Amino acid sequence: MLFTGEYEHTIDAKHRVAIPSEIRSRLDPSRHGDAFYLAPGTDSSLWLWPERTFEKLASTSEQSLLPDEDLAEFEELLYSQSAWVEPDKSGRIRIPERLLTLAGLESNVVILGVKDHLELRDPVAWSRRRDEKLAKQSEIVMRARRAQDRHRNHGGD
Amino acid sequence: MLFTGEYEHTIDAKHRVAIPSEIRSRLDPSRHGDAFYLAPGTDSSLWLWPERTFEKLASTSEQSLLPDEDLAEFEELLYSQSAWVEPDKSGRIRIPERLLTLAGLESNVVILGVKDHLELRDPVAWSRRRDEKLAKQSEIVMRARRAQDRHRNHGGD
DNA sequence: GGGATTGCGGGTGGAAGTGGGGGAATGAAT
DNA sequence: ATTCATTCCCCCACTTCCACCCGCAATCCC
Repeated sequence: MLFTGEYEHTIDAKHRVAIPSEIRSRLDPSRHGDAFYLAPGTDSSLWLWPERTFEKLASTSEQSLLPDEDLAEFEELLYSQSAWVEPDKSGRIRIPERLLTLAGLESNVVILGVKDHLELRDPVAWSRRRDEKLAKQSEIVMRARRAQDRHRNHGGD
Repeated sequence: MLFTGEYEHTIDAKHRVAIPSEIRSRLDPSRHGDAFYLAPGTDSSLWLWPERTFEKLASTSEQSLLPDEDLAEFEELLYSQSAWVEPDKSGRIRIPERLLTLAGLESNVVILGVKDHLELRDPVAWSRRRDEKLAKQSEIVMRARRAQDRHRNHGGD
């Protein structure tokens, strides 16, 4: 399952958002799970992960009764601020108030498909951000190429 | 089972706290056990582990009649101060008085999901701590990345 | 144009959190 | 052994909150 696209939706008074039906219909519960994890992202965004995908990513760091201090600090923040959300019968999830505040979301939201997850953002902020990104497109591509090279060299050691 | 989220609950006069029903409903007794271990954490917190998880982690540190002195000291403290707690029929656990004192808990508590365990903290202290962490977010992320690299390099030797 | 699908709003029954009474069990004292 | 005290857990009641359910409107697609 590869997420793409932009979808404009509404957050109602009960803090509910519909997950685009196009995406819902393409998700396979047996592979991705029935629910999602909603995690704080960078630059006032929320990341919405299919349950199984997020759990898989989480399981790559080891567990211990005496965890590494820096990792523990990060994990306390990340996981405590994330939320497990299960769609209701009409395909909507409820966004906890603290995450709405964190991402600066009000009654409108744009849902972006970004490869393995969805991003929730304020529509106005996003359209500005998107235009800036499009303007800097060639620079972004160049930097990404260099990053890819760095990783290749690391992995090839 | 991956723990996430923030839940505000109350400690009643009998020192009982309800475990969030969302978490209860997602726990599988045959995998995690029916009970929990409540252990003293760092920075005035209590860590609540599913029975099986705690036992498994405990068994990974090796047994010996001649243990490392520092580890032995740590373990003596950890295990002696931890408590085995079993939820009552309405999903509440009783917190021993010494642990309440240790964590500086009174009648309110925030329960945090942190990957493989839950954390109990004073709500006021936590909200301050959380805001500080959010402010330092990028720095925390950077340090966690380095920590992860350290582990990768160790494991890859 | 008309049926179907999707998104959105809102009322309501039931579940969850919380407090407290009372009985069973445990242990101490006579 | 019997009684008394104390602790603990089951059970019930109250309040709040939330997810189900329904209806409506807009859009899409034959």
